[in-house]
Amino acid sequence: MRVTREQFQENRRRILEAAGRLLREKGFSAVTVAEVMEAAGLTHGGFYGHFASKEDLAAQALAQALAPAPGRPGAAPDLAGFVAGYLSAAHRDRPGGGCALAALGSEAARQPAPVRRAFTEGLEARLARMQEAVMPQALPEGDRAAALATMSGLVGALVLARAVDDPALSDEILAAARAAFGASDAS
Amino acid sequence: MRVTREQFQENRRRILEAAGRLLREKGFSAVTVAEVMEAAGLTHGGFYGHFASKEDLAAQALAQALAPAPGRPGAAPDLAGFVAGYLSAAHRDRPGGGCALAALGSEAARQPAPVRRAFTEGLEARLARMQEAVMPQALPEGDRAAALATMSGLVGALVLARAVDDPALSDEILAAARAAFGASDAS
DNA sequence: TGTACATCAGTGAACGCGCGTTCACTGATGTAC
DNA sequence: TGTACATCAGTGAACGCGCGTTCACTGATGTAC
Repeated sequence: MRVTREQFQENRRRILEAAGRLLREKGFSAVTVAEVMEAAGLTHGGFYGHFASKEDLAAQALAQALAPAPGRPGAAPDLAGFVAGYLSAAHRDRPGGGCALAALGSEAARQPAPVRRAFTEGLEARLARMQEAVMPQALPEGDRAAALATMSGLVGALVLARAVDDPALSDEILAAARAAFGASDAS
Repeated sequence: MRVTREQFQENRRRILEAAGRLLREKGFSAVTVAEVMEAAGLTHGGFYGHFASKEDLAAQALAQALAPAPGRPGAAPDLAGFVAGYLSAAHRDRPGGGCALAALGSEAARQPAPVRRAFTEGLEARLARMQEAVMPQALPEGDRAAALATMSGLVGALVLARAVDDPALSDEILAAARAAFGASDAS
């Protein structure tokens, strides 16, 4: 059942989108090729017409998940707004559409080279956006270091808030991080 | 080949120790029962005489890995020393003996209940130690929030420094986090 | 203390199952004329 | 524009392999006398 070239591209897009969501929800090793294909509305056999391997898919899906959203080009909010959204209960509870750095961070270190490459480029891209949107007036070097430290704090807080099984403690972690990283560095 | 009761306990201890190291090095899903048993000097068949399941082993090994080292009871260093050690290249490059929160953080959120319980209790224990050793004079509430935020920053920085495939960027992350979390909150 | 027997920790083969990957086939698409 | 054929995206069965778990067996330990 051959499909249109546009349909082929659309199918590929859907596979990448499903993989990006499932990877963030379940992690690299728990996601199966068949599961991704089913979520994209296809059967598993056709997978290798789109990607060379599961590893290839993971690298490309991660790169796409970490790329800046094409909808709102340079319209990043201020630091306080960004941090509030990042450290919100909604973000914590919906990892599938959230930050891939936090969802896959500790697993990414053990992934094959292409995946780590995508992770690194994604981090750099996010960092650049954070710098320009959040602290446009400060010195370049201090700026970048501050952005790195803040991003570390955000990622760590989200990782811990998700891992913990006590809801009160989870909320407490988010609140403490909001207070520490939300309004202290800027203004 | 029955063994002494002491040997049995010693074998169990070795299994837990090997599991704790391998879990931090390879993650929950990549570690196999046979691999843990081999690292402990045994064969895989005897595993279920010690633990109910792989999940049971993971929970107990994580609990042990996060428990305070019995060697030095209350002798925690100051904040600067602790942060310097935590955010060192040596810690980054030897995850097997390092902090399990950073090594397993994003994977822990998807683990079964006993594992998440162990993670949570381990975090609370580390938090208590950090508070008493590092900021003994401050107010209790602000203390705990500050400790939570600092721990988030440390965990996040270590996660990112390990995941990234660019050594210079990795060092840069550690340095930025040392500067931000090392001496600013205390003193 | 010595002996006979029951216990049981460890061994290694085997079982099921799931997953990544392959492959022969199908039938709609795209193209040459 | 219409027709014949080549292409090739998707299907679903099948293959290998690895892993968690089970089990019959072994032989040293522990215990009852």
